[in-house]
Amino acid sequence: MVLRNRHLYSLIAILILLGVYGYEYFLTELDSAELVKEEARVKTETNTFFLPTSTTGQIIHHKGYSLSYSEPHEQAEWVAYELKKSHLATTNFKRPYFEIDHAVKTGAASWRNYKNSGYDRGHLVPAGDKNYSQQAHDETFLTSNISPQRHAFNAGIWNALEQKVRYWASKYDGVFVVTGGVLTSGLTTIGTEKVAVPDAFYKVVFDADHNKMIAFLMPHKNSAEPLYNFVVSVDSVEVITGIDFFPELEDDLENQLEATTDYSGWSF
DNA sequence: CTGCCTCCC
DNA sequence: GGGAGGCAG
Repeated sequence: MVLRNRHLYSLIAILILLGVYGYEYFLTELDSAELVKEEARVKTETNTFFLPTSTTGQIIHHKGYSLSYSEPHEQAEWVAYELKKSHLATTNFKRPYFEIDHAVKTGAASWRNYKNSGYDRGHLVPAGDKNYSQQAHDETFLTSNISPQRHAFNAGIWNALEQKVRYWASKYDGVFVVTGGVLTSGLTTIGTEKVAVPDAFYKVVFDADHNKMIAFLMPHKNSAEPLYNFVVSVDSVEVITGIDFFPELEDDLENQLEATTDYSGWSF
């Protein structure tokens, strides 16, 4: 009788242990799934999805975009952000003043470098892409987000390209965008801090939902040519900038997307 | 020198 | 999408 009870108690103990461990295992599985989601959420919020590599080692994350700052050129070598369809808005926020980006540890350029220089303070992340909130809009007026641009270029073909990207964001339900000037050595500079004036600007657009990519390389002058005349392969932009775009993509896919100059999948 | 305002294309 | 001049602190 005593022996039988012992067996019974052992059995109960084993069942309890199984139950406890099983429940903990369940919780652990739940935790790891939640953790993945949490990481994805944080990455999305800090724009660490699909960031290019930095040749300068100074990547800065703002709420609405990230950038890699080049101290020698006193501007970003790239800015990167996701332009969601839900971001598109026609709100007209009051235009703020340009502010020095204090997140840049080496000191971002002052906007006064541009004063009387003959060049526009050209947005890299367009304010027009951030009209969904006052904060996101104002954040584009940091000096880490501007580059000296000829007014005719900025207001001309470059503006046309920015509008085309917004059209694509709407048509294809969101795109990832990377933009910058081609920062080489020996460029003309403006202001006391010697902000470099790029000879060309590039823009890379990735439609992750439909797996297609397109890149533009534009000489720093206005043009009446159609936008698709400036399409180049992403690979060629990587060669002249030293930047690796979308390194997180699976290699075969990345190689395929970045080698092409075929823009037939993009509606102009 | 920097921040801000007003008027301008 | 931007610029210039001017004024106060």
